[in-house]
Amino acid sequence: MRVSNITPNSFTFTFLLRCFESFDALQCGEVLHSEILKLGFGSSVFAKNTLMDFYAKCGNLGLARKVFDEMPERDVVSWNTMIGAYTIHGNQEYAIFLFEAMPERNLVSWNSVIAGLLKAGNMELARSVFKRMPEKSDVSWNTMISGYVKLGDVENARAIFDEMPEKSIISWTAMVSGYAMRGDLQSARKMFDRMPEKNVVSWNAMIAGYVNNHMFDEALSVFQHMLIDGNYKPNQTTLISVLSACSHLGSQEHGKWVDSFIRKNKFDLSVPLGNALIDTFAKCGDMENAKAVFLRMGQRCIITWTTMISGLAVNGHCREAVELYGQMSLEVVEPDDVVFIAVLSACTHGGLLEEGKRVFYQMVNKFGIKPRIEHYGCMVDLLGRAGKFEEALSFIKSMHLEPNTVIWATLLSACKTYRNGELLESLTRRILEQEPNNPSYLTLIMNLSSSIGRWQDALNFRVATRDQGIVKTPGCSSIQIGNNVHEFLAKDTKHPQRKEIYRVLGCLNGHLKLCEVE
DNA sequence: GTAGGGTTAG
Repeated sequence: MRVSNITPNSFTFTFLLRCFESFDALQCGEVLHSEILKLGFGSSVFAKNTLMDFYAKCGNLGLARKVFDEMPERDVVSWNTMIGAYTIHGNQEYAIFLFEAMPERNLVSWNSVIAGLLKAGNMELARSVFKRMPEKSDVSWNTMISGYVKLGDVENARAIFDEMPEKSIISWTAMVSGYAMRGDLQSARKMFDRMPEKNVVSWNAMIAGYVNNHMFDEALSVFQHMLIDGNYKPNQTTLISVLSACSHLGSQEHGKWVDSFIRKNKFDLSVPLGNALIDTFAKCGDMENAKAVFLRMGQRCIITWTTMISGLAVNGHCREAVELYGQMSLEVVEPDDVVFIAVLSACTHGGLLEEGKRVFYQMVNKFGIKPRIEHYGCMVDLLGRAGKFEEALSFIKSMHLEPNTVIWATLLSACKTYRNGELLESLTRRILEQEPNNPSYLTLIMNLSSSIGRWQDALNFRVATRDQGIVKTPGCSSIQIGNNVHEFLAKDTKHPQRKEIYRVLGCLNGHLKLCEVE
């Protein structure tokens, strides 16, 4: 461990602990701990505080508490660190207990305990502790504001904000995201525009606010204003939000722009940033650039693999997606339930029945992941599309979850290809029992009935749904060409170039029919 | 050079 003759001191260790913290390297921490004890640095309160914080941030409250209990003497930071640890892990009772037991308190102690109370949803007590404070700092006020905001109580947040004598950037930003969280983008924008000064985080809050409320054009426009202003430098968070907007808009141009921005400004391609970039390119159908980013990334996490696998799947590279899963198994990445949804849906889209069965088996038996209804859905889809109705039905019987309507509707869709009228009837009955008024299912049943020649059934359904006033929310797709985003609905008649579009669609359909025959 | 407040990807 030691490579030089210089003896490490307590600062060396605390610094190392800080470094390990970012990697969640609990084991390294334990090695360091024993080293600290051996060398006799354990007596320093400073070193112990850092160690305690390290254990807490690694999620091991027990070890943190052990260090705290065994300390021969403690300062106020030791107490605050332990209170903070309990707060982060939602262990509010212990936090309060320590707070009451402290020999002396400073502002941080009060603020931590208030933050914890708000996190636990205990507004009454938080407010009364806040009132009891001998003196307040801006952090105390901001803790109250952000606490209320996180609970979705913007009115009380605003009341504290208005009462606050000297508001800081943080107070304003908290209010911006508070209004945004509630979907009130007008008030959020008003706050944002009225801010006496801004920083990157405030811009980020505004951009993320628009993105979270699906106002992607507005998000990009705020980002543009930020660049035009020239006083602020976007950071990783900014770019991740902007990329999220790009991916929802399918805006390849913006995605490429962010990619080159990252290169030009020598941004570190961090895991979350790389993930967002991959997602954007994949949603734009640009798998070449997605792959390039994937390969450029120095580190990857499970989200990276999931994004890449599902990107390949939705763009039709289903085999490649399954192969990538194989590659993932070779690395030290622990798969989770979400990545298996991506892999299984790749199998479904590609009709890869055997691979799908194998992957499902591995998920359950090798990785011990309990299937969710989505996993079951993929398997039913896979079996149904392969025409294995018997197997699908017995698979559904073997599920440890109650089959929902989605499962039945998935199987139902498969009846179209195989013209299985009998199954269609029994599935229809089941679905209508469970969800008689869901317009999506009614439309599905109607279309299926007519597609296999049961015109009378289809007609009956249409009349029944119309009489009941059931209207299906139309699905909408969009594409960006140049700077314009074009939106399309089913049977759309509004687009200026509709004639050409329908002509091309007709052509495509013809080609597809030919493929089917072959 | 240890503790508390605003922004982030499947």
